Amino acid sequence: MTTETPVTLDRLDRAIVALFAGEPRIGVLEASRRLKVARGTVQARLDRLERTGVVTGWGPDISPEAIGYGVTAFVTIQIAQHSGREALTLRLEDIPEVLECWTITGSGDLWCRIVAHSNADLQRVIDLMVSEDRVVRSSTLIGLSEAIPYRTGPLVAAAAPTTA
Amino acid sequence: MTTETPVTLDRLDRAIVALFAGEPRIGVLEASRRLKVARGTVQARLDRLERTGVVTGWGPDISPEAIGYGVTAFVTIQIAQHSGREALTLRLEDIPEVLECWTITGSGDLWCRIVAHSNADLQRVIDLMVSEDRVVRSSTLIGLSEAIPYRTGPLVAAAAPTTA
DNA sequence: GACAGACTGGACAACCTGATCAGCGGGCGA
DNA sequence: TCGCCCGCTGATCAGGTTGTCCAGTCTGTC
Repeated sequence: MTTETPVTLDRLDRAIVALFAGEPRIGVLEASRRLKVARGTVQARLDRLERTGVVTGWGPDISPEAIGYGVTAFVTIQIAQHSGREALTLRLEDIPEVLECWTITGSGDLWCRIVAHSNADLQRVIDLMVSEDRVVRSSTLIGLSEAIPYRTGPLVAAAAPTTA
Repeated sequence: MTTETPVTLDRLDRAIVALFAGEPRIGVLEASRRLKVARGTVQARLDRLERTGVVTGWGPDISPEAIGYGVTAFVTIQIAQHSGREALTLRLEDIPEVLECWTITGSGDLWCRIVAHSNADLQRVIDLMVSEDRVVRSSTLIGLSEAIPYRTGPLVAAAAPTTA
């Protein structure tokens, strides 16, 4: 089930990722000093990490909550058999409050993460999403608290397949 | 249901966020040129965005898939009433494959996003998670394809509460 | 009408980046 | 075992960028 050819990260790669994850504004030079390697090495590693798709971006992380979207919910949508999931996805893309969407196991099901200003506003967003014939059923779970905020640090640290 | 006091982003804030989201390595000076404002302005805005928690980080975005975790799954865990959800969360934190965890509506339920090397490996991860008395039941949905990758761009663009 | 806050445009020194180089060493195949 | 390839080192260079000031101007508010 694994896709592509996985990249193997060595100790230095992981240290670089961890370092930049902790202090993103650090800069290549300072990183090389901390890690006690040549600046060119850090640069080369970062280039490789981006080229191989391990690092997909350096964009600012936005907190929806901070800009007024304090409610997070998870919506599972069941679609009428074989009806255009594509089309529905395109519609969902047009809804800004839909932050993420996966197709999942089950007959034509979609899973989405959405945000809203309030519980009342959540209703509006959900209505937007499911107001279509192809949507057979939908169920919503409201996120109460983020027990473990999204992270990849531990995963990277653990990604030591063969050697150290 | 909204929390804290939401920050209002004006046109310039949104332009800055959008610009850096698209080209993170751009730098403050270049951004100020593109946006036709003084460099100090961009700097001040970015400072404010970070101070107010709108921008929570600039860390490298890691692709779990690229480092061999090609399977994503969503696990809902039901806990025995009132038994230590805290304790379970602490345990989940120790599992690197658990990328994210929320408490959700429902009697003591947790929702987690996890990754694994393969479907077989997924079983291992789930076993790690649910091997505890307090876990009454768990259900797993496997993510097949990322129809809409996580995004906040449209949300930021839409966050124009009052004025433009 | 005065004030606080924000933006501008400019200046400065210090620093960092991207690019390049020769030299060195380990790992690998011949 | 030898030789090659590749990656790391430490260094240089010019150019650009950052952090940090400043005075002047503008706008909305009390």
